[in-house]
Amino acid sequence: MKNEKILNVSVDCVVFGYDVATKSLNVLVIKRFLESEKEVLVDDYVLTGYHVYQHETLDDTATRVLKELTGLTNQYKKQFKAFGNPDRLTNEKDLIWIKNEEFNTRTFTIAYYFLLKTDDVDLNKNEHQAKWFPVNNLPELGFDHKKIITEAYEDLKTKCLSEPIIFKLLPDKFTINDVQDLYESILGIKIDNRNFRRKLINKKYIIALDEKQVGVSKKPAQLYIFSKDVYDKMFQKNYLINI
Amino acid sequence: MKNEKILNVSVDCVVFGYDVATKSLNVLVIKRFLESEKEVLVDDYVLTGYHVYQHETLDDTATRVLKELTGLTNQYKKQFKAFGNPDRLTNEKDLIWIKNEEFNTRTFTIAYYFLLKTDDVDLNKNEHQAKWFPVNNLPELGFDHKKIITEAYEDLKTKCLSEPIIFKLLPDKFTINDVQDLYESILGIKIDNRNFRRKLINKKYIIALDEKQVGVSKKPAQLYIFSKDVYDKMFQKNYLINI
DNA sequence: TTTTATAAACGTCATCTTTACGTTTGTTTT
DNA sequence: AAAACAAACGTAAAGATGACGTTTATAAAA
Repeated sequence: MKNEKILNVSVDCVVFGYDVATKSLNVLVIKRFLESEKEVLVDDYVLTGYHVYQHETLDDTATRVLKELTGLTNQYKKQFKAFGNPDRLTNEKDLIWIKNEEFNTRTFTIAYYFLLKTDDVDLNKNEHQAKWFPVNNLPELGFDHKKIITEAYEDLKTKCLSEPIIFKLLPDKFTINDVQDLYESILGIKIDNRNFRRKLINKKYIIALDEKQVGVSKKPAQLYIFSKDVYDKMFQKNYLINI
Repeated sequence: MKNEKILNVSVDCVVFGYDVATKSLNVLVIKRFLESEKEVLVDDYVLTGYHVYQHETLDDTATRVLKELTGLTNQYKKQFKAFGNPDRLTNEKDLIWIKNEEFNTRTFTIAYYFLLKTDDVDLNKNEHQAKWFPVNNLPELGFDHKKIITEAYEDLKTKCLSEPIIFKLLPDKFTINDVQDLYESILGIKIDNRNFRRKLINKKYIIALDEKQVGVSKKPAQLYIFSKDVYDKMFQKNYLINI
């Protein structure tokens, strides 16, 4: 950008976590936090993000941000959009949060989302006041972070229809109904269990284990795993034109 | 980015143009150009791009870049990925092209692609030495621009299967075979004409005109238009899980 | 021990979609 | 008038989907 403003490039992360027990798709956010001379201000929630370090790729930054927030590495991640409107940090409500030197700063953010299991995250292990919120019941969010989450969610909705990323949100061993519940959570729809079940069981990469649920008070369900190996081997792009 | 390097944020544009006559999907690139004190250097081709102005959104920058290159506005555009690897401009071959002050610069680019008709572009109207190349037969490209084009193309391949963006590449009036040819060009596959034809004709938003091809030396084909109105009206997200 | 409640799992039929071909039609050129 | 040929139409089998009924296995209650 050829002008007087200072540029700032950061990565913001939308962390989606699914809780198979409560069937709820959540987003991890932190309390907005500012130490001034006089006091510590805390109000809305925001996404976690950070500046891109000098020798880092954008992917590396996203990985670092997730690790610092959750302790996790090797989670599914996707860069889905860049945000950089000139006014994106200057809603009236946000002005107090902008440090003086930042008034003259143009901030771009490359947004990523992660897919993982809420159970894998220990919220006490980090210094942020991180908290899960259901994706359909988010708190007030600072800056343009509501919009960023909404766009991440839209991308997830589309992508889960054509790629087996759904399994990144589930434990290794799952039941057919777990998968159905998750699709219903993400897409906000009801699916016929008998048809869904038939469809999934017919996939060669959904493999039945010699194992059933334990500790349930009804007929225990068959457990399955998703085999990425089988999926990759049999995978051939199907060019189904569906417009 | 909290470090000494100067930051630079630009938008690069991959302009896809389809030529219905030759059935070829092309990319518009320009000669790489540098005026030094002694001489004018020209070698490889590169994508067009420019810095993001102070009061501009990223979308505005992309629109401006396209207009400056082609004179066109209101073309289909999509932001598909940000590129920002620390080494993305410093291949050995590229070093000569980096101005002195840029050695200490970290450059991010937000990449867009456009869909339009080659016929709509008058290449003589701009100062660049712009040239169309078939997407499967690109010239040597500077920086990481080959990679950027490849990723744009991948996105287009996926997206044309689930959204009617194909019609952005065709003239308003087209034949069924035009559409088939275009899908075959983009996807690099052969499609059965009889099945494809039936499928397309059954779509309510593909509307037959009272008009046929003229000036062809065989049976002239029926002309159709795509009705965005009908498409939007009847559109309801079909949640076909196709994993 | 038997019964009951209930989620899991299986089954069926009609309809729509896709795949793989063969056939006819309409226009221009010979 | 005939030939050439792309455009356009047709058909049957296989596969996928949608809608819905039935059976089964388990834990908890009686």
